[in-house]
Amino acid sequence: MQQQSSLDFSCAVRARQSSLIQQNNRHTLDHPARSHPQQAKLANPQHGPLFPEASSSSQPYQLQPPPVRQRTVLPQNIQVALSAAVLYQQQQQQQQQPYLQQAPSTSVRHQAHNMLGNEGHVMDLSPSSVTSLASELSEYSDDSCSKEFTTLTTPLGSDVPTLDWVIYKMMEREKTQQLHREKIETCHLYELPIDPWKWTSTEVTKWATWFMRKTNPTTAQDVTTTFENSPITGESLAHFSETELKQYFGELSSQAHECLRLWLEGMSPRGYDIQRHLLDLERSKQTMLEQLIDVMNHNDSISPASEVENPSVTLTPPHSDYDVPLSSSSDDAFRNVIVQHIKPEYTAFPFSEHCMSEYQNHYNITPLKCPEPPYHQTQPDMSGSGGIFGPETIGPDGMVPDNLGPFIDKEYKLDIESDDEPGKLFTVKEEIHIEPPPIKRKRGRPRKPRFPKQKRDQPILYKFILKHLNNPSGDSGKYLNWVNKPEGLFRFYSARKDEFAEMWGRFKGKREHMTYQNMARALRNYTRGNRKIMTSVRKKLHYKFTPLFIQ
DNA sequence: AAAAAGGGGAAGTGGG
DNA sequence: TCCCACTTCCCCTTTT
Repeated sequence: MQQQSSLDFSCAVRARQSSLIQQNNRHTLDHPARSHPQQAKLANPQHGPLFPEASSSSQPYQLQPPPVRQRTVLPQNIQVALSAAVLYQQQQQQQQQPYLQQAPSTSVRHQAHNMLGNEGHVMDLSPSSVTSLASELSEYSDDSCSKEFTTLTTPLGSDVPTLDWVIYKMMEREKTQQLHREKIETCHLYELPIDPWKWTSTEVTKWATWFMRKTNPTTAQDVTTTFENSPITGESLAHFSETELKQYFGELSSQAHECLRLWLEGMSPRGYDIQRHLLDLERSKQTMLEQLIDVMNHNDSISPASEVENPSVTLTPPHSDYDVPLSSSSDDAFRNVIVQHIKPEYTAFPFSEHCMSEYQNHYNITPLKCPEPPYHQTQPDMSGSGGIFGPETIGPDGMVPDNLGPFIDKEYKLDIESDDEPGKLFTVKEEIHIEPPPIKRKRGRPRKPRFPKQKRDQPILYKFILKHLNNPSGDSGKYLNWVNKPEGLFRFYSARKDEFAEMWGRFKGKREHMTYQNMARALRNYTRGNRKIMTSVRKKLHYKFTPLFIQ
């Protein structure tokens, strides 16, 4: 009965949603394209049209929070959530479901009706109404939109000033999603690689023209010409600061920079997001391997693999609890798989050379070292594999897939009969040859392996500075440079010092507004303490490393 | 003289 | 809970 009701409810929601979509076409942020209807006609007169005709949807890249008490247009998903709640309630009442103990309060229902009946405009609501509404929605609607709404609202409790704020946050989120869709569509339409780092100068010109067409079509041609006269690659473009973009985009450099930043987000192995992702993977890997070694060392009464005659093997991940015993047969098989499959990656850093050097430069983490296993095992040919998280597992967009597991990049077979279904063979990954390894064990229970504490992987300011100082081929030279390297003396450039501080803030993560002043404060701390990393230089914008720390 | 930068105390933050 | 490596704020001093 309840299932049927849910089904009807879903249909009702969908029907309501489709009607709202039409209604909601009015719900939009400022649409510059509408004020520039001539933009679709723009083309490069010299080289023919750069683009196919496209209805580019133009949106500003930065949303402004709504003024307090301003009436705001209701986003579609909130509308759906609200209508879902109302419809569901009505349906429940009609069917008089016995399990429905409590209907949504009249006031909430009334509010929802008010909102929906007013062409999508939200009336000002008191904080308690917002919270109450969110609570009702979560209770009476299983729609994910209402859950999102609730998530946004409830942590703030009664501090929510108006519903407008919540809607603003949702619009922001929608905006991000929309930008992503826009990017994909544009790349597809104009045959641009997803990763801006890979763009050729022609592709950069295409992107710039597309951007101008959607923001200020009247000057799009000028920008196209500028890019054609001084072509730059995607890689160069990615390095450009907002100021540098001015020579190309003029007043729109800020928007262009923001747009580019969004397009670059998560792209290229050089992106810090990727670095962080790789770091997370490395952490997971280490945890996993610690557990594996635990399991392998734990079972000191390992029977030779030849004893595995009637195994009911399930290749489950190792249990984290050291004291949970595995059956000797399953542990044995598991050990063989692990040693053959994991060991090569365990001693070798799993990323490409480029990634590895970037990674190490950023995080100062060296590859893990694993003690040799207590027995010998033929190793599968891993040449060209690249390891568990090898380069080939990094997608063409430079991202590492989320669903990577430790056993995914090679197939192997382990034909063992199932207990439940005799005769049925398990087929798992990579063929392994279980040979009884010569085992020489110490007496007594093996010690739980102790791993040296992982080095602190938090970004370190002086290392970040050193990296840039020692990278004169890149763009670093415009922010700071060595004045006297043997003495460790370096300086920041006044015009760019704040940019460098921002870079540091971004690199550190979650620091959007790092200033030179703050960074300099941190640098001053280096002149004190036990290990003096820097010595004081009483000269403007000059700092000095102590000899030990000069690379 | 004014602005910019340096200096440093103190409290706070976030991750390990 | 503690420690580290900052970060933030603030106020005073020094340099340009």
